[in-house]
Amino acid sequence: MLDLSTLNREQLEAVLTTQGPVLVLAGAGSGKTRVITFRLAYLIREGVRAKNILAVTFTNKAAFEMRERAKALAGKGVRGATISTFHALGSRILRTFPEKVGLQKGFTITDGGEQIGSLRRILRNLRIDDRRFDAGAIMAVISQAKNAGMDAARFRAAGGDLGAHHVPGFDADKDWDEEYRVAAIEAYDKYEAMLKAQNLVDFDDLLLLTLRLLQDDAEVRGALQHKWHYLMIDEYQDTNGAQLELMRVLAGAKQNLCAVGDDDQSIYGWRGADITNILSFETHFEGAKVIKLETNYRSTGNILEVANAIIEKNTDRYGKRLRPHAGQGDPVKLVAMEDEDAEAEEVARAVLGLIATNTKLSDIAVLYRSNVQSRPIELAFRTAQIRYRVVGGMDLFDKKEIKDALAYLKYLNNPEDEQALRRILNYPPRGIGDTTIKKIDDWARQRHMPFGDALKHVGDVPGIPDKAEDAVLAFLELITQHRKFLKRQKASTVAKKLITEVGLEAAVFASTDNASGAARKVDNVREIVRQIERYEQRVKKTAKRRAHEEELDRALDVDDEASDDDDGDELELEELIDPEAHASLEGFLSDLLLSGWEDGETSKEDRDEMLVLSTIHASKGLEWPHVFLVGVEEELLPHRRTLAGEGDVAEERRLAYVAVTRAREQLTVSYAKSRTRYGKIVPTTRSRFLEELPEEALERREGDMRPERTEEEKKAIELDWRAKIRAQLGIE
DNA sequence: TCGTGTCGCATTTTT
DNA sequence: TGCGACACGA
Repeated sequence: MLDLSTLNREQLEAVLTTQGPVLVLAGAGSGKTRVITFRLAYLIREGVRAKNILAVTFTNKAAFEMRERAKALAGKGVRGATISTFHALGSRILRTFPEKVGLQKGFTITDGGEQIGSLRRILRNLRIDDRRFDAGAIMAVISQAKNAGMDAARFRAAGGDLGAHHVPGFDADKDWDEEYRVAAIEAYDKYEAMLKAQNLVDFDDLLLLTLRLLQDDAEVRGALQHKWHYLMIDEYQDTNGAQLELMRVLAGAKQNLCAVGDDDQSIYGWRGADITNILSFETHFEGAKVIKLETNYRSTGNILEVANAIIEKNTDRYGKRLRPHAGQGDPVKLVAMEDEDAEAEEVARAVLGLIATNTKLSDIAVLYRSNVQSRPIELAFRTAQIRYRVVGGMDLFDKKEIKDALAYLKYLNNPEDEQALRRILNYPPRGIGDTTIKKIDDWARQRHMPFGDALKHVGDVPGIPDKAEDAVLAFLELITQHRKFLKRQKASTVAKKLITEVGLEAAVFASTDNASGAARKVDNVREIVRQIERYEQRVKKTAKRRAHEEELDRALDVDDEASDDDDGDELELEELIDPEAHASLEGFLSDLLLSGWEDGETSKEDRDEMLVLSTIHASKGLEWPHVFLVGVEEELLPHRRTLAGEGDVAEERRLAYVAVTRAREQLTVSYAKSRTRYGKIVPTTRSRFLEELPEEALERREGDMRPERTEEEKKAIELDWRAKIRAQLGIE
């Protein structure tokens, strides 16, 4: 039930301020989620109709949690509120009006990896040397432009200038020269044309195209402004330019917009998030009220002292100081170890100690800056037989075998999808080589014909060997046949059939020499089919539930529409609520790309007995009683690339702040005095963030009391190690 | 056309 | 060190 007396004064103010623009600056552990869900429930209790509320988050998990928790507070009244991620919202709006932005019904979403390959091809066609111009870097620029709300035309008009936006991957001063600009402008144009021709959108388009639709189409804009009277945005510090504009347009004249976030936890600047969105909230939304939540209900006093000390060195922030609600607690441990293996072993030892005092493994986490750092920890944990799971890390969609399997499904679903087609045309190898593809490609370009159509005419293309021609035709026939199957059979069945037919599993198996790795990869491929099955069940269940609810409403005579105003005018907005009437391959692909992998393998019980290893980024929003933060060294945190001038050291500081504030009771920060990097042992320097911590909150351990080593000493140590290794290997 | 070797190069990744 | 991209030979 909704009991407002359980909120503190600031929280209550945030919940009760329902009119006009509000920014809730929620420090780490200050009860942010409670405020959001209470506010949502409060609006409904005050008689606001759920369907007039829009709440956006960044992750599906956050959206799901918000819905569940609000439901617990306000009951079924929450039903009908739009609670969605930015991207899913964009996807729904675009799927409702695809033709208005030049898309066709059933467009598909491409994911990261495919785009770079296409861009490389575009660069080649533009006769831009794709060696000198890194396709990945240009892709990053295009993405940043989209994130900033610039389409290709505007990017060109701006002369390829992203303004203040930081571009990861290269040094703006050094690399972003005139030639690069010209290349990026041309590439952006062609890239857009390529997507459109294939009826594709990328993730950024889900925001950008939606924004453009709302800006250009008064009818749609009016309808949506009319539908949503109350807007809420979570993790506001992570929004980019396109998202800001999107919300600004949706807020319309009413300006009933509540943004919740923490400028000190802005750690996605490298990905296009614009911290000035939160810092300039009062400029963007006139008359905005700013409410700070500074009471921390999560961590002990000592942990907060460390956190405050780290973040206070940053300028350009609203300025908050976390106040402890709990007691002072144990001191924060600062541990120096010889190298990363010693550090890992030390963590393992400490974990065993915690287990001995009945600490649950799920109450412990090990956090680090970059994924590679998990390796030594994993080894130590395996030796110590500590069960763990690695979160974050390599995206499943980045794995080759998964991309291959998905490409088959994508091409099956969308015949225009040339990216997918090229990926699978000769994989598994079926005798269609690069030369053949090149010939068809050239032939197609002469005729301004899409590559996919040209395939059908391989017989007319000169110089194609009979064998290759037959292979192409057989491939096309196979796909056509399975497209037909799709009309009468379940997607999962057809997918399974196709994957077997082309021998994908066998190819995956054969391409890996390590047996367990091969098994894992094959299992990844099978998992795709399982995911489709799961999706089909989910859709069935939802349909059933919805039918049940409708029946219930009819029986109770709750007529939602009777007293209704003319929502939506002439525009059909119903689809916005649920675009998926039945399970389809299209629905699955869209779902999968927007919501990610559903992990059915590890059960909840299993998770309870596993310790989490995570990057700091992936740990945001989570908390554990015991946290180990490892590798707090210069060049790791802050990261080397940042120090090289590509990023923002302030963001690294925020990262350290996020890491520290994940801990509830005990925090152990450690660093190694030397570390193997790219196969070489190098001496390290402990992080600058450790230099100004309040001594009274700390407990130092091991040889870290000694003064920092001089350069000479470091050199001597390195020489010594080299000698040792040479001796070990028995070389001169 | 496909398999093997060598070279070069290494963040973070909500969607 | 360890993986992926590319070049070359069978």
